[in-house]
Amino acid sequence: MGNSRDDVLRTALEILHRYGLADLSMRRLAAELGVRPSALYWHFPNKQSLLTAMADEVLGRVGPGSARMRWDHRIERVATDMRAALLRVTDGAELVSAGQASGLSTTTVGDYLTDAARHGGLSDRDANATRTAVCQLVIGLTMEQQTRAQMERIGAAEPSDRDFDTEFADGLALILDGARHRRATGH
Amino acid sequence: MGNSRDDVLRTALEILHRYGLADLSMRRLAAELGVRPSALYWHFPNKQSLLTAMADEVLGRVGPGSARMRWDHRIERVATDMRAALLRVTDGAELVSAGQASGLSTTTVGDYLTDAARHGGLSDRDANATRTAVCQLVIGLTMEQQTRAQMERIGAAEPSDRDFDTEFADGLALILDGARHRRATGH
DNA sequence: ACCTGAACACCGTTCAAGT
DNA sequence: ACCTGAACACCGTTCAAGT
Repeated sequence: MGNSRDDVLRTALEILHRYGLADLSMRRLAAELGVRPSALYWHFPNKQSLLTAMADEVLGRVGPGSARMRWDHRIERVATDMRAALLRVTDGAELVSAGQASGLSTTTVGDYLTDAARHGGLSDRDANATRTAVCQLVIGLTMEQQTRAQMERIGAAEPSDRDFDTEFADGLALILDGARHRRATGH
Repeated sequence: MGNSRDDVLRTALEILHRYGLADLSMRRLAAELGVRPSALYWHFPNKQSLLTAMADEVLGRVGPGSARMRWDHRIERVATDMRAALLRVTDGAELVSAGQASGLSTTTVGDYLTDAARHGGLSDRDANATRTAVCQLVIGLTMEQQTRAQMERIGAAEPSDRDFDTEFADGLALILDGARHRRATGH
């Protein structure tokens, strides 16, 4: 009985969650599946495409938010959900960051943000700026948090006293203030 | 005649600029210096510390901006200089992102942003939120731009029509609107 | 102060061939 | 449809020993 593409993907996510991104090698993944490394290349053309599929899986459960909410609350909700999704998996932010940078990820969650801003009355340009600022904040700050956590676990850094949840909330509130101001002034 | 720590650092930056981060291996760096890989470990305890030193070098030329400028113009200036510094070297943003995430980088440029915001009358908390939002935008968006450029160079992606300079300017303007609003309302 | 030699324990990827 | 076998061209790091 052979493995399906989905078996590979699921096992990869398990390794990621248990041991982190640095320990997710094609060779180790193959071993976990009871198969030779070369077998993986029947399911995915290369490691990058596997990582992209994993990133899409991690962000896949983030919803668009309710259209009945106020537009700014909706952005807040999507951003918070996105952050929670990244935090749910070890090194989730780094994974998504790599996928985003490579441009291969289908980042529907970014579109949710743009849509919410546009429904709030922002121009296309302002809506896009909001999306960009929010996405970079979520991914970048969460990546810092998870990398820090990983280093503390190894003992390569002493525990810091930073409160990432508050830093995130403050940064998001600042951006939303900017977005509301843009809406008020027309453009 | 032996190599100094500075020779190693300078050669590493040359390789980075000419071939990108993926091609910067300890073995290749050693070859370029005419030395065995193990020799590098006399100068740096490991690769990560070399990368951190490189990141500090890349951001080292970014100044604090003039204290005589308006606070928001000053933030704009520092952020723009930072972006320019990252763009000056191949994969500069990814390098700095890794250093920042690891927490080993001495990121004085972040302090310039916080200081400027505080001088503008923002609370410590708002000043910090401004710094966070700006830093994540600069690093994240520039990383996207450079990764995309690298992939187009290899032929792994067709040229996109995105205008990163405009995206950056718009995102920064939005954040600064938020910061100015915070100042006006007191907190 | 700076480097060699030799080793250890790994990587991603290709491709003909097998079932 | 899915996998093996074997190979290619690499990695970072350690450590005793050399000059």
